[in-house]
This record gives sequence, C-alpha cells and structure tokens, in this order.
Amino acid sequence: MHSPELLKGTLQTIILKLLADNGKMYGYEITQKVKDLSDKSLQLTEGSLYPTLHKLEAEGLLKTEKVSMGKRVRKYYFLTPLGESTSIQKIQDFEAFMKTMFQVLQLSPKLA
Amino acid sequence: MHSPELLKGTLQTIILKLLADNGKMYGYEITQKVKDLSDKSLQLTEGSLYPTLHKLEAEGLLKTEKVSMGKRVRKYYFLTPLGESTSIQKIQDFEAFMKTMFQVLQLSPKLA
DNA sequence: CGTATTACCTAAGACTCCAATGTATTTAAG
DNA sequence: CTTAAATACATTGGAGTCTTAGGTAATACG
Repeated sequence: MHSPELLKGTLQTIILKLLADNGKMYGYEITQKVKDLSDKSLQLTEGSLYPTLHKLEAEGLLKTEKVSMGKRVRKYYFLTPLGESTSIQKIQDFEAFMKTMFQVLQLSPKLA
Repeated sequence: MHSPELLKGTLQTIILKLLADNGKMYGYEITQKVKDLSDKSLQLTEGSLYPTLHKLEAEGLLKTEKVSMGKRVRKYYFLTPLGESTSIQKIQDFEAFMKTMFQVLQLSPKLA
C-alpha cells in the first residue's frame, strides 16, 4: 500500500479516465478495476468513491442510468461531454504535475 | 499553475528531498528553490510551508539552527539521521506511487 | 442456512493545505 | 531620504479531501 496522502487529488482523475476508457461503469466495478490495474496497491474505498461520484455528477461531469438486474438495481455512471473534456484536461494536468515533480525532486524519469 | 489538489501529500517529500540535497536551508530559501526548480509552476506558500516544517521538526525529522544576519535572525532547517532515511523512503514511495498511477491511468511513461 | 461477495450509500472526523493576516528587516528605485 | 518591493519569520481560520466506521440489502457458494 502506498502512503495514502499521495492519492489525494488524483481520485477524480482516476475515475474520469476509467469512465473515458470503459464507457459506463458502476461503483463497485470501479473499485475492482482500480484494485486490478494497480495490482492491489490502490484500494479505492466506498467512503471516498461514492461522495466523489456524487460530486462529479453534481458538477455535470457524469450522468447515471439505473439498470435492473433481477431485484437488484445497478447504477451506471458515464461521462457527459463536459466530463469527457475534463477527463482529458485532468490527465494533462496530472502529466504536467508529474513532470514538475520530477524536476523539483530532481529524479530521472525512468518509470517504465 | 497546477491543480492545487495534486500537490497534496507531496509537500513533505519535496521539503525533505531539498534538504537532503542542499544541506541546511531556511524557509524563504525553500520557497524560492521550489519556485525555481518548477519554473514557477509550484508556489509553495508560507501558510503551508511553516506548519509543515514545524511538524517535521516535532516528528524528529528536522532540527533547526538560528543564525544571526545583522539584526535579522535566520532559522536554518536541516535533516536528522531519521530525516535522511525518511527522505529516501518518501522518494521511493513517490516513485512507486507514480508507477502505479501510470498503470491505473494507462499512460505511457514518457515524461522526459 | 450462514458466510462471503456484490452493491448501494452516509456521517463524523482527521488531516492537509491555502488565503489572509501580522510583524519586522533589508534593498532598490525614484 | 523616503517609500515600495523583496526578504524573512510565523499563526489562524477555513475549505476540501479522504478514511473509518457504520448501515442496508441481494446474490452466490458451500
């Protein structure tokens, strides 16, 4: 597990990028996908996920669609056009920030 | 300027690394160095710097030394042995986190 | 049939950082 | 020489973000 503080500020970026890549996803699916892609080193908890999803929805970056699966109702989240452009923007911001951090920390950018 | 949220969690790392590289530094010097290394895209404000320095000192990672410059008293901060090892650790944590983020965001690690 | 997993969510609090503010000295500009 | 900018220390109140802990319920598996 990483120092949890480092995750701060990146959650929205992660969510938006996943939705941009995968189309509609539901909350639990997002937590599993993050765990998967990060080899279990990022544990996206529901306590941070759902408030963030609701916030992004309130800001008009996401919309939701409810789909019945038997008795269970699954809630899918997907990007609005604004969400799509914001997603791209956030990725660029993140990349620029990384570049800056490498400069400030004077690290060689070997991350492959 | 970057999205300020992204800076969260990296401040201690930046400060420790700068002190590890430069030996003793005083507060104002740190703000200028960060501005410098980041081509002005990171503005480390005093409201975040000094509380962080004091916290690191309270945790035993830093010590201070007061040096008189005429009438002005300059306060130098420098790493303790614990601070030095923590600095190395934090850099490693940061690098590992970056790697993970590239995986999760599915970006190619071209940052040079 | 009970436990793990799937699936949604909220509330209280911790923590981090920022904006604003305050004090005082030194240097540069007019 | 006086005044504005830069140097230099710091605190406080608040905003925002995430975590811990909790709550509900359906489904799958043994």
